[in-house]
Amino acid sequence: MSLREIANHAKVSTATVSRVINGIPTVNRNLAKRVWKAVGERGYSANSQARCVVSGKSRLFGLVISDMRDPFFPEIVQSFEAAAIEFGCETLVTSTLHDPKRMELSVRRMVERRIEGAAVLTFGSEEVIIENLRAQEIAAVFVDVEPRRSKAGVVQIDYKRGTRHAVQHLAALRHERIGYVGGPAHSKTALAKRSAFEECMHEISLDVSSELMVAGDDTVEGGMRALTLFARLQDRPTAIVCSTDMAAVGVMKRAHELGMAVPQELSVIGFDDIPLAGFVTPPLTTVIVPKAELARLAFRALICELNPARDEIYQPQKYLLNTDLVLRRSTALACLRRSGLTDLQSLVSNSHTGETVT
Amino acid sequence: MSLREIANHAKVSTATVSRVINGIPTVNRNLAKRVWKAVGERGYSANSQARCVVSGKSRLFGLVISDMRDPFFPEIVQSFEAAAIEFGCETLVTSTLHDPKRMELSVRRMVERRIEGAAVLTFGSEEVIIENLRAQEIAAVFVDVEPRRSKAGVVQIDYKRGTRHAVQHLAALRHERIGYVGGPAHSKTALAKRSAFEECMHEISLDVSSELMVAGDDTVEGGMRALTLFARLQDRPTAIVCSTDMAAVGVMKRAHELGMAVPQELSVIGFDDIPLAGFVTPPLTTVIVPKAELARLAFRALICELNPARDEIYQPQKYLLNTDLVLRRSTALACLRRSGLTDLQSLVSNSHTGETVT
DNA sequence: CTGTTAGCGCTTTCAC
DNA sequence: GTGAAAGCGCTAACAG
Repeated sequence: MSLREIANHAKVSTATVSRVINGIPTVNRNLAKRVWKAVGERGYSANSQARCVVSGKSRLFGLVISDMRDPFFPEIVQSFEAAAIEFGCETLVTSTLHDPKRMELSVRRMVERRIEGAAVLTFGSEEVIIENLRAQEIAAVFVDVEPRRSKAGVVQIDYKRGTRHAVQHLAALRHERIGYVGGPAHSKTALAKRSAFEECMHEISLDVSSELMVAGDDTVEGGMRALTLFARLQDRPTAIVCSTDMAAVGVMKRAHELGMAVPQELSVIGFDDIPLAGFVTPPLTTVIVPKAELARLAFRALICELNPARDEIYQPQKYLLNTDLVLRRSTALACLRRSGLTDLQSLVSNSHTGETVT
Repeated sequence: MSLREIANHAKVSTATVSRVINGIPTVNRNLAKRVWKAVGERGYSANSQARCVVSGKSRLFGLVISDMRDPFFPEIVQSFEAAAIEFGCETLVTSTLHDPKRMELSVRRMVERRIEGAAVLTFGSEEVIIENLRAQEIAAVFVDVEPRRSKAGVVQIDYKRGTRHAVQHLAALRHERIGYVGGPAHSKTALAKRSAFEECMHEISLDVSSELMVAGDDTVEGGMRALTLFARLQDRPTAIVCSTDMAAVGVMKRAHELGMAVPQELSVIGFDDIPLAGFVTPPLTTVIVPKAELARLAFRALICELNPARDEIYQPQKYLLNTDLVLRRSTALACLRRSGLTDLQSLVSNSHTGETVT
């Protein structure tokens, strides 16, 4: 099942078979027909490994994520793969699990397979990856982090915009004491989201007292712990913005355990819009990160890094990904306890209908 | 950055470099040291593509799933990749999305990359995959389906065992009218699960009237539709077994909308134990399918197909994967409305504590 | 133990 | 337009 075999059976040279297979138009119609016939009969399929050796292009791309099991990623992986397929490329996915050893191994494996470039979506703990990728001078696209080097684009997510919608939505519902559950302190992504929140609060002159800012870890358990903290406060928040949906789910779960009704007594907003967000009770109002678009953008950016526009001094490309709020049922009018009204006020029904604003 | 370059710098032949890189022990210590030094200085990394061409082994495996976004798969993908890494192999993942066109393309792509074998986990709609894989005589391991051909192992999931636990658990809670929400009618997996349910019911002489058997589609929406049907019944079931957690989530969601309390008025059991199952309200009692083990098993089975024991006539290997029930909070004592007791009885609290039986 | 050499399956000049 | 031949980076005989 090699080129040679097909050549023999079609009574042509290997060069001709190669040309036919690759659709080079300067081949005699008859010869081409004979070749295709032989290919069909023998069930021949080109060996891309061999092709890669001679062409020097592997048509292979790496996709580095932190954890497949994080519901944020599956759609991204799917869409990245789809984008790659469109370009006739294959994807090598790997999870770092935040483990430096694994990261190093991942990069080494990808380098040995001669990937042409890699997209890195680890959301905080990518130092080792960046280091190794740079050492090998592999084209890369990072999400969120901005590594100053050549052949490295960056896709940034517009945390500000979505967060602003979230904060203003809460303000419109008369919330003033708004708590924030952030991600791990060391993560740049978490920092960026938190800054966005603070700025959006300042924009409309709302307080961000430090007792209302807690650092979580983007897990359900972290969200639960965060709400436990808030619940102990003298003056509790009436609404909570979370840096991830997982944290928001945890917040809601703990609220349920403590008998705090969401959204009547506590409004909750998440971030990411993972599928789970639509299934919890009540369905979670959250900030959409367009994951399919993110993946497509990352792949295209990679392609662009690889084929830089001629006649221009290289400059790492930068992309900004839009975000938006989707209204579901986890937010409602503030219960206004602080204004001296009784808890009965908390029965005020949700003011909106759960339509999607996208 | 080729072997030759390293050879020049270390003043040895390419053969020696190759031997050193591959850890062949019959090499002079000094030469080896020189080679490793050059390798380190130049940052050399072997080109596996070239290796594959000469060795004929790609160390690449395919993993065919139906949809990355189905929460059943991420852990499997992760664990399969981990198993492959242990063997120094790489994984090419692809989603069929139940689309024959995509399946054919997937197989073709994998064949061109010269995968050594593939694991197929599409749970019903694998005909095209099987056909294409067989045509190329690629070693394969299937989950659930049993394609009679050589070089094809099969991993079966013990649906019976987990389902029996589920049914008997419900029976112990005095449930007698138990509904079943199955998967798509055309799916072999769905059929196997359904048969398991029916047999388990018969084992303990419980009725499976046809009005209590509905075919869903393993989605939340399907589960919702199923409960709508059940709710219309004169004599409603007091408990429902679902063929997947997603369906169970839908059942619970619709129950919530209809004001039926789970578990007080309706007990629900799922299947798969996807992460979501632990996060819904109430947490879902479900049948565990050990996904990490499934992935490891599938990979090892693949390896075994590739290195068949000598001196034995080939026989496709068959593996059985255990299942078990995990008790959470979606089941409770039957409300016994049929016995003439009032609805107040439905407030009887859940009889167990949510411990995990694994 | 080491180097020379052939060749894996393919693409790509370069003559014809 | 087509084929002969060189060569991609590597491994594996084989000779020494």
